[in-house]
Amino acid sequence: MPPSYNVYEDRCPARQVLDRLADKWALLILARIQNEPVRFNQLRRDIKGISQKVLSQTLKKLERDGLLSRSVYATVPVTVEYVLTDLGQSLVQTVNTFAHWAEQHMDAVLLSQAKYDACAVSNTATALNNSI
Amino acid sequence: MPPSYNVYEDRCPARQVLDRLADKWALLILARIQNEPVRFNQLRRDIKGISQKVLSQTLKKLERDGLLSRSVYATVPVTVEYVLTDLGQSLVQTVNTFAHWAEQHMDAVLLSQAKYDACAVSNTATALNNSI
DNA sequence: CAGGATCCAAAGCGATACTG
DNA sequence: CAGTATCGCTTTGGATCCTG
Repeated sequence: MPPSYNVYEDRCPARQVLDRLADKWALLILARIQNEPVRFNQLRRDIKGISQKVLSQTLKKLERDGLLSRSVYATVPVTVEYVLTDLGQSLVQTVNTFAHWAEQHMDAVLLSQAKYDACAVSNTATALNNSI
Repeated sequence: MPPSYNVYEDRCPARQVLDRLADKWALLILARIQNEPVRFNQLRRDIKGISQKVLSQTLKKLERDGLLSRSVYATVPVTVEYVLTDLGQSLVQTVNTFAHWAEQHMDAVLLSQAKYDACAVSNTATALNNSI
């Protein structure tokens, strides 16, 4: 069933929400946190390739959006845990479906890319850059 | 059900696919095309705010990934139609679910943002920038 | 441990002009 | 109509250093 509203409109709040979630790190973070509270440096280690700066920024956005909550414990040194809120929980199923699609169909995608590049190479060199 | 593979790994192909789809324009384009063939300038008009350059780039990526196909008809002037492939069809359900979530929960998100900003304003001016 | 602040390079994007 | 090409600017992001 297609959406019942016009998400294509510039000012649509739903689109703003969508824009926010259409972020590779945000989805990975939500997926990682889903089952258990996770600490900052644990996320940093687990989500390979994310920098400390971007992790921090993304966590702050997700907290602002109400998708996860940040809890500080007065240990020494301090302990900070991130957990999904109910709102975040309501989204994580869809995120998993997304990830699952990626797993199931990545072979088809990679094959398609290879075919596309094979054709394009014979025409211009531009396609080579796309494939890198 | 959480994903059965490790999407957090840097080299995981599924993650590369996920990264590609985690793009606000890509999702909107897939959602717009789902039911019918759409022409270039029609997409340009419908998806408010997208530039011609980015639309072109994103369409090319989606075609390369095998999610949509591009058909050229030798009319004068030329007619180009974009349609979802079967692969694209298999994804669009999830995209719709995503958009649907955004519609249903955007109020909660906006409320959370307002609360977050209201607290942060009393502390620093940085939060003001985040809210704009 | 959990970040904030800063600097700098790279990517992204809009605007514009041009093509078949 | 459906794009490509180029030019600057803006934004992003990584790397590094620093703090409670």
